[in-house]
Amino acid sequence: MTNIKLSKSEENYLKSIFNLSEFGNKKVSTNSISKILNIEPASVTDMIKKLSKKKLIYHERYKGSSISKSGIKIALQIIRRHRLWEVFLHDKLKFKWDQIHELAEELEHVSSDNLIDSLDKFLKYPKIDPHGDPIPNKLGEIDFVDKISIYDLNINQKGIVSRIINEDDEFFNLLKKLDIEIGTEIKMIDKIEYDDSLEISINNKSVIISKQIASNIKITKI
Amino acid sequence: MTNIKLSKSEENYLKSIFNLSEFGNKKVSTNSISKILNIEPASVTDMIKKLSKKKLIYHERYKGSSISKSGIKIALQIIRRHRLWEVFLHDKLKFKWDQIHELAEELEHVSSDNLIDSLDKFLKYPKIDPHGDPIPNKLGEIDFVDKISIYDLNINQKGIVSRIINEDDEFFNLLKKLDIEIGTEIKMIDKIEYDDSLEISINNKSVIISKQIASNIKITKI
DNA sequence: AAATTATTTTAGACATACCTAAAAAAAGAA
DNA sequence: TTCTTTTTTTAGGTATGTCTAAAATAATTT
Repeated sequence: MTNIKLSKSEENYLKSIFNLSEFGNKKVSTNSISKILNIEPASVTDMIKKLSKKKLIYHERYKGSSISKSGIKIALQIIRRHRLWEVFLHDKLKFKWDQIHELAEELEHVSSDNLIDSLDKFLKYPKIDPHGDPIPNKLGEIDFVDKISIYDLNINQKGIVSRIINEDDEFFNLLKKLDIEIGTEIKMIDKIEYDDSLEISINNKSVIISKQIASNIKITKI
Repeated sequence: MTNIKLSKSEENYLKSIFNLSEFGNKKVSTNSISKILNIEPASVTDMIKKLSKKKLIYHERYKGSSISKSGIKIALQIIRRHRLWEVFLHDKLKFKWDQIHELAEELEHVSSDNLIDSLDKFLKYPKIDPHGDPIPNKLGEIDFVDKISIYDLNINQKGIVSRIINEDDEFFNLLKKLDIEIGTEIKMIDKIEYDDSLEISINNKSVIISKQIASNIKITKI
């Protein structure tokens, strides 16, 4: 395995391209990368050329980019590093949700396999990060779990909260008040058509959550 | 406190200049910085100009550099970050001596006061790093302890191992075999003039250590 | 004190990773 | 289908942090 050492920038581009490509299945436009990274399209084109030369992505002029096998492999390692640091920051250093992402963005670029594997061990090989996102293992393998919208639960059906999308702290505090966190079991009581809010039961207590809240929570059926 | 955000390079230079200046007391030559950082003197001159403009060091053409008050303050924070990460890597992730320095070199540049203070708390506010070097607190204050050479102990006098200089792992393993680590109490038994080796007692067992080993161990008298 | 050697600085280059402005190509609308 | 708009690329520029070669200064030797 020829381990090419990538710069912080290259890593950030690769990660963004991977994320935009939905696991390597979609072509990614120069513009979309530009928007996500907040970098001008012209600069994105430069970097696309660089990553293409390294065979981490494929690119056809004016037609968009797709990520290569080796690109995916590296992207998964970057994501692994990011999510493991998030677990560390959240579980060990007691950081709040809205702070861990930014810090992990920095820490993820300190790339030593040794460091990450030791961190993984120290954290007892976590499978998900504090947002419920899966953590790739050393080999880049991910435990896929079918995550559905809370709306897909039928009345009286149960699910487990498995992903919380929004990252700001206010939202986090709101969920805390509602006793909702990753792993919480919820049961659908009623769907209120009027405003798309939902009545659900958490620990046998019934609460009503707005469409806004519901759309930021994913679950797995049980 | 105007917190100027320094680049990784600027931080590395500042740290080196601080270390070479012996706590800000000595002028530092361009050449010495060049050697420590493995960067050509011409490049060092460039950076010296940059740091001078930021008032982190003072510099007189052809005469060397000295570090300013604010430079010292920042250098101490970088050293704090470095040593706290070393404690984390050694105590929590179980890294060996010869690996922690290199990794901490990278981690020290992820600079968020919040992160470092949380790490400090998580590690229970350690006073020394795994080599026995003191860790500056949040304010940059250091617990000074009088560290002397093992040779300065008179026969039958006792001391506590407080600093181990050499960083390679072979040396570390040797010390482990001898039951010597930071905090170990040793007693001088005899000084062997012939080859400058020393007979010392550790946990009531007497061993002979070579000049080479002895010169890499510092102690505090008790 | 002059000559030699060592150190430090200047001058000019280069790679990285950005930028803006303008040109080229593709996509969408009339 | 032609015109207009949007997207993408090219061309040329900038700051950072490095380099080499040569010039300036300081230190050391004779």
